[in-house]
Amino acid sequence: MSLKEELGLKRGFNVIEHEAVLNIYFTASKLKKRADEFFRKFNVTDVQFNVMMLLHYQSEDGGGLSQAQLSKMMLVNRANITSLIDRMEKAELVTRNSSDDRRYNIIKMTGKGKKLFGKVEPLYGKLVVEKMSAIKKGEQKQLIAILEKVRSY
Amino acid sequence: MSLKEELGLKRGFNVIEHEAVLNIYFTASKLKKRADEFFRKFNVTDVQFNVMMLLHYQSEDGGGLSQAQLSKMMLVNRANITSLIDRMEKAELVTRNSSDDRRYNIIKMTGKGKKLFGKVEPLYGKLVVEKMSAIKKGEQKQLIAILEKVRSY
DNA sequence: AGTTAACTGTTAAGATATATACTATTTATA
DNA sequence: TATAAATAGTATATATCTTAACAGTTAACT
Repeated sequence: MSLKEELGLKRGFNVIEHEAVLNIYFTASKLKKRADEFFRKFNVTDVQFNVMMLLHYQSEDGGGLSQAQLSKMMLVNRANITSLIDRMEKAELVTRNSSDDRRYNIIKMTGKGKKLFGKVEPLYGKLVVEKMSAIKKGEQKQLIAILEKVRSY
Repeated sequence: MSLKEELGLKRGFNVIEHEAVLNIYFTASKLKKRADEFFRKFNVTDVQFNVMMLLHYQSEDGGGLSQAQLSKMMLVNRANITSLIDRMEKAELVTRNSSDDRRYNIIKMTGKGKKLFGKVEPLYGKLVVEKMSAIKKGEQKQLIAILEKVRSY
């Protein structure tokens, strides 16, 4: 089903450029919603899981990341990280630790966080692979290349 | 610049499927932010402008749309439309009107809303065209086709 | 007619996002 | 060294989004 049919749109947006932008928006929106549904079964949100993923894969020797680093990696405003980490601290998924540079906090996963991540991550990986099996490997590469151009233009 | 470089990611997400999903997310996120920046110059948010766009292009003879219709077209929960329309009513961009079926509200643009839309829409169109000129028409068609598959899978 | 089911909009609680302004700290520079 | 600039995190106000529960209206069905 085309995007227009799906949304019940009857006319307008008939310029191809608009359609491309709309497609990016709505596809991302749907993927995000499906991912969030998945994560909520484990009592985390998609954004919170994103933090855990970054702490797992992106911190040097598991040494943690600062809020500013998380902010950059997630394309999210610094201010938003504060409350996000507040909630994750409350849920005992991460801790704030002081560093040499006293402007920084170092965010690390707790044991509980690591355990949850270890359980959920492989399942999520399967979900992504399944979802993307809708298109061939070649198309995936094309998609990545095209979006890269759009994004960095 | 590749997505990984841009975000300062050092490893992980190295499976192509993950990259494709990440690319969709982040491209959409960037486009959304850029659009929102643009609209805020005119004291509307991107979501509010989306409502106006639908009221302009999608309502029968300018007869307005119900909140449920807007909800479906925007892939947004009904509950969210309530507060969205509240704010737009307050800003005098739209009005709620009663209908024969007393379950429905009919949302219409005010004169002020129409005037603003007439001013902003062509400028936004230019922005989209410019943004999408990063890729060729053929690539735009490919993009649309590929995302359509991913979305409806 | 009367009951049930479906639909619309609202409300409430909570999460995520923005911008702006502020404090504290560190770095750069005159 | 002293001042200015940059950086990190927080506080606040506002917007958007989710789910769940609820009330009123309409449609379907016995």
